[in-house]
Amino acid sequence: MTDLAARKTPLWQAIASALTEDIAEGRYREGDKLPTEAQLAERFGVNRHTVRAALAQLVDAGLVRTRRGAGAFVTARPTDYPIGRRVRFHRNLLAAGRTPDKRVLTAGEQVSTPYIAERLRIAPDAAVCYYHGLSLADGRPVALFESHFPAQRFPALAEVLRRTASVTAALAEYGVTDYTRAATRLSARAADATQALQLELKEGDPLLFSEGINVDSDGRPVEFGQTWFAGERITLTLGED
Amino acid sequence: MTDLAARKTPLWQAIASALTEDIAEGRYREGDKLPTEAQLAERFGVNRHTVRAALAQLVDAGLVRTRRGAGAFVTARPTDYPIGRRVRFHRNLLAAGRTPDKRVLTAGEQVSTPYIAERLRIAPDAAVCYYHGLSLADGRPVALFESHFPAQRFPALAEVLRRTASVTAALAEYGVTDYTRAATRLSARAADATQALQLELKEGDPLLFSEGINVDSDGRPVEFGQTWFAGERITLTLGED
DNA sequence: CGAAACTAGACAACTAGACATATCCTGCCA
DNA sequence: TGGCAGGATATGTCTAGTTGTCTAGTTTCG
Repeated sequence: MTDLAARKTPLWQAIASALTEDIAEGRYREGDKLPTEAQLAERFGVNRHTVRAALAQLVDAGLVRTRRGAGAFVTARPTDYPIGRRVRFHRNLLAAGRTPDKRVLTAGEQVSTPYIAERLRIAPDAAVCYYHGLSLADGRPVALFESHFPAQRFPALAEVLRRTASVTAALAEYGVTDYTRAATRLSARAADATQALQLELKEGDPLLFSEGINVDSDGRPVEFGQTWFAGERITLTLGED
Repeated sequence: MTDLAARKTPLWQAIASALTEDIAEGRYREGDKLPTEAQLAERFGVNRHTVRAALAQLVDAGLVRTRRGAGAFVTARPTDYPIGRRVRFHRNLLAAGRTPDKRVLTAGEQVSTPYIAERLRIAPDAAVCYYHGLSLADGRPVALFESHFPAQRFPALAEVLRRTASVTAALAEYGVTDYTRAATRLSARAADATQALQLELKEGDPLLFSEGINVDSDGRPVEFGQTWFAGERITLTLGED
C-alpha cells in the first residue's frame, strides 16, 4: 500500500520506505534489478528526480547498488556493516593469493617492463606471464590483483593459471612446490575510476596497495605481485592471527 | 588546487590512460596487437562501447591504429607521458615503529576506552597514558601516531615521554628493555579534515592505517598504538630488502 | 522572505543488443 | 602444392534505453 499522504513526510522518503519494504518482503530479491527510474516515477506519480532522491537513500543504506546505464540492483548482502564482522580472511600478507573466490580477468604473455624485470631479476625485455583478476569474499569484491611471472621459466603458465585458478597449484606443475614472500611494500592509494568500478567503490576511495615478491627455495624470484585492497572492507593482519 | 574535490573521471578516459601507460612502459610495443575490445571490456569490467571510446582517443592521439576484423595495433609511443607514475616512490622506507624525527602533540593520562582496555588487557575503566604526535622525514610530516600505555604500570610516563621523545628510552626507565610487536592490523582510510591538515594533505586523501600491540618479554601488552601514514608519501616495507 | 521539496527539461556517460563488414584460420579439394 | 570455401573472430555502425549531472523554475510552509 502506497498511500499518498504527503502531509507529514517528504515524498521521496515515503518512496524510499516503500521500496525498502518491497525489498524486505522479498518482492525484489538479492541481485534483482529494480524498475527503471522512469517506471518508478510513473508508478508513484512523481518526477524522476524525486525517485532518485529515494534511491540515493537506499544506496546510502547499502540496500541497493546502481550502475550507470544498467540500472539499480538489490545488494547481495543487505546486512553488511563493516564493523563487527571480523574479516580474518587474509590471515597474513602472504596469503594475498589465496582467497575464498577469485575471478580471472586476463591472463597472458607480454614483454616485461624495466620495473617488473628488475623485480623478477630477468632481462629488461624478457617475456613475462601476467595474471590479473579480482578476489571476492562472500561474493563481494575485496581486492584487485596483478601478478607477473618469468615466462621463460614457466612456459604456457597463463593457460595453466586459467585452468587451475590457483597460483600455488599452477607453480607446482613446474616443480615449484614451495615459495615464500621475500619483500613486501605497503602504501595507500586512491582508487581510480576503473578500480572503483570493479571494487564497487567510489573514485578516490582509499585502497591499501601491496607489492611483493615471492621467491622459490633457492631465492630466485618466481612472482611479482601487486594487490589493491578495498581499504574499508579489508584488514590485513600481520604476525599472529 | 585546480581540481575540485571528488571530480569524476569518465570511465573511458581512465581506460584510455591505463592503456596509454601500458604502451608508454613498453607492455605493448610498436607493432603489437592490443587485446580485443571484448577482452579489454572484460578486463575493465565495462561495456565494449566504453572501451571503444577509450581506443578512439588513442587512435586520435596517433598511438594506435585499428583495422576492422584484425584488431588494434600500436603505432607509436607517447612522447610526453610522465613515466613512473605507476610505482616510483622509493622515498624513505620506515619500519613500523621507528621514525627519523617526531613531534609530540599531546601527552597525558585519561580513563581508558573499552576498546583500548581490551587491547592492553586492563580493566575497562583503568587509567591509560596517551601519547599523540607527528612523525616527520626530511622535515615533511609522514604519519600521525597515537599510543596508549597502561598508566598503572608506568606512572608519570607522559612526562618521561615528553622529555625523552622516545618510546624505547622512556620504557627503559621502567625496566622494559625489550618489547616486540605482537599483532598488527593494516587497512586504508580516508583522511578527515584534521588529519589532512596535520599531514599536509587534502581531506579524503588515502591514509595507510596501522594498529598494533607491543608486548614485553613476558608477553604482557605495554603499548597499543595506532598510526596513520600519508599513503602517497610513504611505503611500508616488511621483511628484508 | 527563505529554505526545502518537487517539477521540468536537456545533455553526458554508459549499457545492451543487433547487424554489417573486414580479416584470419583451417580444412577440403583439385 | 596451391586455391578456395566457409566458419570463427574482430572491428564498425546503428538503435534504443538507463543512470548521472546540471540548470532553472514552481510550490509549500515556517
